[in-house]
Amino acid sequence: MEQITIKEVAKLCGVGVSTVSRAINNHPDINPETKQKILDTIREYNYVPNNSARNLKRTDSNTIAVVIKEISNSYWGVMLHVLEREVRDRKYCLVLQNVADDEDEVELALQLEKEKKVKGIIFLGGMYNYDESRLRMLIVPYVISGSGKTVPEDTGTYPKSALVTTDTEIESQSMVDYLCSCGHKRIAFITSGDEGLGRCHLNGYKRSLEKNGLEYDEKLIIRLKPGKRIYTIENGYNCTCELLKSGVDFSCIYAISDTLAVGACRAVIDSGKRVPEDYCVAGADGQDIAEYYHPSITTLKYPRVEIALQSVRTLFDLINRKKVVKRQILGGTLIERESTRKL
Amino acid sequence: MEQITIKEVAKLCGVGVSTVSRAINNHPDINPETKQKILDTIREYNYVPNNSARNLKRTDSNTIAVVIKEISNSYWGVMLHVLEREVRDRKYCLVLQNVADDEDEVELALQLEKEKKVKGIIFLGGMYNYDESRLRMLIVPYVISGSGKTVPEDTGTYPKSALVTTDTEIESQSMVDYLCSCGHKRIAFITSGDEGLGRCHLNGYKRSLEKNGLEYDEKLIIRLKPGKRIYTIENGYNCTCELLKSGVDFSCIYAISDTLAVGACRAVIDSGKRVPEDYCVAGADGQDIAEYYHPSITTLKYPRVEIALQSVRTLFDLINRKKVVKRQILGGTLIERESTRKL
DNA sequence: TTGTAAGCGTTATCAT
DNA sequence: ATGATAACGCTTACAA
Repeated sequence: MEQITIKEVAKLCGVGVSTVSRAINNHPDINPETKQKILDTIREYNYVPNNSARNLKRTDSNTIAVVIKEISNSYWGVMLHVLEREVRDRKYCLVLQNVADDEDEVELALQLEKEKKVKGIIFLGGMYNYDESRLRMLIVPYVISGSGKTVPEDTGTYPKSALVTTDTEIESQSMVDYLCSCGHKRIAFITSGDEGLGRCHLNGYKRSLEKNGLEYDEKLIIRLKPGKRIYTIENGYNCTCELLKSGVDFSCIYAISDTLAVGACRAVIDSGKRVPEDYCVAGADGQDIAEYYHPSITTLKYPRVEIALQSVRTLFDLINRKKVVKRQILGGTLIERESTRKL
Repeated sequence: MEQITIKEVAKLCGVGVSTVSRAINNHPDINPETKQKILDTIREYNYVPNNSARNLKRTDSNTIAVVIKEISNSYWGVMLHVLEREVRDRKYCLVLQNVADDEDEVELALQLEKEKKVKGIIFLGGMYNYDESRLRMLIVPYVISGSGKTVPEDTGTYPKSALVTTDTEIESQSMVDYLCSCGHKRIAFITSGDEGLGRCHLNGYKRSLEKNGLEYDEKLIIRLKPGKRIYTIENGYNCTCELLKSGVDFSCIYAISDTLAVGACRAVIDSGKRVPEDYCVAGADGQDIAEYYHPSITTLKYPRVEIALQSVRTLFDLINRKKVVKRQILGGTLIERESTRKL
């Protein structure tokens, strides 16, 4: 079974290749009968146009790329779903590009641009320590979504990029503020040890302590080793177990993701203590599980669907050379649930 | 900032295009100095080869495609992670193709084959009601992984496809057997309303009831509407709430995914009842949350990592024309946890 | 309405 | 070791 080409279809139908091309691409100037015959033949012989050849020739490809830092993270679930739907509604294709922990998202994006002639790119996750000079080499418009702190300024006539995200530092600060307001003086903090997201969260944590006149104690900070799959329940569980065993004094645990918080809750429960009576637990990011866990978990609900929606809209605005808001910072919502209480 | 081509690089360096090509592709027959100079120029001008042109010319592309039914499902998380790593270790690239609920995975695979010249395909999810004649049109080897019931027989000299999965029907049957052995006579069943996976689970459920001499009652069956995002906690929660309100008599709920089971647990808890004292709950698929939920949830642990690993291995065996086991059915493990008890 | 032919940016086969 | 040049499969002027 060999790959059949447009030439052979043309021969089969006794027409020229351009006629076949016209049939495929719904050009108007073609005899309906000829077109039908060609389409039938295509179906019969299972001809599929070679997209490499198409892309080589075409200037546009109607493809949007989503570049995701660690796609296996359950956090992206809904967002992916929304992006997929929105892009399809606009009759575009979506290609997903995973970025492993040790890969550079900008380099991958640069590749994609050439390779797939994508019309636009959405970055999901990462984008904290990117090389701006490399990023500027991107010709197509892009949106940094649900992560990152900033985008490069525009230099050309049209805006080329935008940021749609939450402000991690401020959000985390507000959570710690809340926990302080509950009367906690010693808040254990489970964060990522990297210099990107983890650093932002930590800054928020520190700022809040300072504001609330509390002392910062390095012993309360648990830094998850950067490496693959940080945001797992298991990780939250294990480090909380160690924390509990260590004998360090604290009354509350704040984890920067809900999955980590779930692990923390279970670790507390398994140690024979109760949440929130013995230890309070708070998470962040607002995944479903925080709402349905028992006890339900106090969290910062990030507007993930909104971010996804707005990212797509903004990207298409960029593509269509409309004016856009360069930096959209969407606020999260602190949701008090059963896992925390006033002391 | 225009896209620079190989021709311009050649001109810039005062060499022919083939020399540049040799430099890029690490061909041996090139003067190291020339090569260095070319590489420097490439770096300076940020030249990225056009992959469409490359793929057009090349016969191989070193790309593996993973075609996933509903990528937003958290179930795929680890598997995606493993696949990504394994494929990278073998110096191949991975492209992810989402299949929406209303799309046909085989058609998309056919497209991918042409478009990206992929060397092999792994199907994740779906593949229950595929059109075998279309599937046979795939030229590259493929593995149906973690889903599906069967693969087409081989016709050529070399095997072209394989199946690596669990037997849903048998697994579900064993879970219901277990629940019966606990003394449950009326087991509510939350399943997917589709004719694929949902049907397999239901068959297992029915078979078990029959075997255990219990009556099948349609009122106990909750069929989730096919449509997007079936396996959400929220879905499990909502339908359990309705079930509880309906007044139908039952002592146990079995849901075909752990996320659904989590929702069921919370619904029971919110109704003022306890798990497992008032209602037992069992899930299936073995996601982390089942282990860490409170109460932890009895489930069927599918060997997801094993399936992913074995799928990659098998795919590369197919690619390298080695003999493979056509149908690898890996068994799940029933894990008794806190959410069920003997009556 | 249709066919012919010139690219698109590569790689590979020849010569040199 | 290097440079022309012919594909690769398609789209699109341009001609007919």
